[in-house]
Amino acid sequence: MALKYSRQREAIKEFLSTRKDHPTADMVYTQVRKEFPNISLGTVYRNLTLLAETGEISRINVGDGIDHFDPDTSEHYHFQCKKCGCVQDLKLEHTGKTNELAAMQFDGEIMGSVTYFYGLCGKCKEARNS
Amino acid sequence: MALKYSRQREAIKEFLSTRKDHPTADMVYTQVRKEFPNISLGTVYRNLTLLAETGEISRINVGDGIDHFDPDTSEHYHFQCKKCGCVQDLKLEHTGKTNELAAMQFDGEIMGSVTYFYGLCGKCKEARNS
DNA sequence: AATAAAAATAATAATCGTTTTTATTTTTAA
DNA sequence: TTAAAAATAAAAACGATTATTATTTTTATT
Repeated sequence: MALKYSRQREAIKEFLSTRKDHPTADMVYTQVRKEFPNISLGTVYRNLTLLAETGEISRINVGDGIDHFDPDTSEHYHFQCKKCGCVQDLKLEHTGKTNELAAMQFDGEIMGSVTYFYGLCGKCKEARNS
Repeated sequence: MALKYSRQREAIKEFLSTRKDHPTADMVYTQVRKEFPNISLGTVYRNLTLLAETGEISRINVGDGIDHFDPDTSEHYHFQCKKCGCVQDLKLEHTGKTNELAAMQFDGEIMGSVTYFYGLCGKCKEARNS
């Protein structure tokens, strides 16, 4: 094993485990800096990548060009609000059948797929109708 | 109408219409520059955005952090090879049912969704098995 | 406990895709 | 033909992320 303990990595993982809002690297940085004022943004990025590689967290893409991170590594869908940018989990069972479907008529090898949803979150929808 | 004709925009659209490989802005720039040696990268970006907004082309995200562009604006799925990065169309009918499904148990408004596939393309799969 | 190699860090610069700015040139309607 | 509106080229700026480097931590071994 070539992975050594680090207080910073633990703090990052600990912070993330408390969040359901799918923070970006910068949001993690801002928060963890309260406990480690000298932590570097590079350290945050490196550890988030490390944690994602070992499968302890997952990196998610919702099409805004910024990586978000999720302590819940089970397969599930995400939604991003086009107005406020918030990212939420969707209560929709992940089918997984899509991979097999796509394998038809394809000469390569499908390893996986990504699906995300977008629209207006509850709050922004409410705000618009008032 | 606030959209004026431009030779550059026509050249960009014309070039894109000949391609099935989903070029990036930079690929468009490199090619169109053969006809317009002084065209600026900013002009390419602005016109691709303009064409995507008017629905003449579509902007696609395959999770590599780079926007690709497609002259085919019909809804269909894309695949990207993790090895060589090529982007291909998938012959898989777009269901569209997913939006409705997601609307269940959600207090906001789902406007749409994006799905893309990844893995090894035919060539890279072949190369690996030899 | 002392040591030394391996890994992690902070600080910073660099990179990459993309957007913005600005002064100039094209387009187009009058 | 003229003048306003939009488009352009060139360049700087931007934001997210990665790479570099010298220093500090961790950890296995004396």
